[in-house]
Amino acid sequence: MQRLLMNIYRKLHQAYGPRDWWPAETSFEVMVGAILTQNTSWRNVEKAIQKLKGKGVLNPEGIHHLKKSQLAPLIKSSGYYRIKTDRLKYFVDFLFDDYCGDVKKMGKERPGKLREKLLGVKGIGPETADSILLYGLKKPIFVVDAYTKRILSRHRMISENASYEEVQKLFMDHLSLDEKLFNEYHALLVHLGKTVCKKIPRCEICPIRGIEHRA
DNA sequence: GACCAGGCACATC
DNA sequence: GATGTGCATGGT
Repeated sequence: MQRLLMNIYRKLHQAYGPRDWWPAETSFEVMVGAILTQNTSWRNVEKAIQKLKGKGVLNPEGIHHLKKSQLAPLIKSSGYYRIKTDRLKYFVDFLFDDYCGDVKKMGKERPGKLREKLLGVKGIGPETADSILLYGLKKPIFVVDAYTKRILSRHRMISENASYEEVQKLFMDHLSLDEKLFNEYHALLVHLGKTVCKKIPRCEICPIRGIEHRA
């Protein structure tokens, strides 16, 4: 399985090159983006990010001091904006309660412990927590999302209804716990999902087509 | 107008 | 533990 996973990685990397993820200027921006992009296209999230930046509030203090009624219109473009307003607030409250609003302090927490704590914050599920850990704080945690599951399931590497933890375990049990590898790998899977897989039936041009049978 | 997009919480069985 | 539903905008 390790060989298979690395073969797929190499194929994707050859085909698409480094993806340079996550597109953000700060760790905090990654975290906000991770919440805003829940079941939402990144394009819609970008608009919200730009608005937050424009108002100068894309930082812990900024979000913390905004009223919900001020925050909501800024993130409207990202959809589910009432819920996401609450979720951003819950997250920032947690950041202040446990780490004095300091992202660096949060980064010093043991990753396993922090993951548990993040999952305890309302509005943060496994994918959002892991995105915060991997892309925000550079911890070696593999992020699983809809694309990851779809691709692996189509290539018969997992069952269609595999759980999040199950898919994550597949990567983390068989690859070295390398933050850079996990970062690039997941980003490549998303790119593949957004491009080739989106244009079914065009599996014949998929860069990883066929390799699963050689493993 | 239907369908989808880098999920999650909550109710119900 | 599995399944169903609400949440909402903007692009195709």
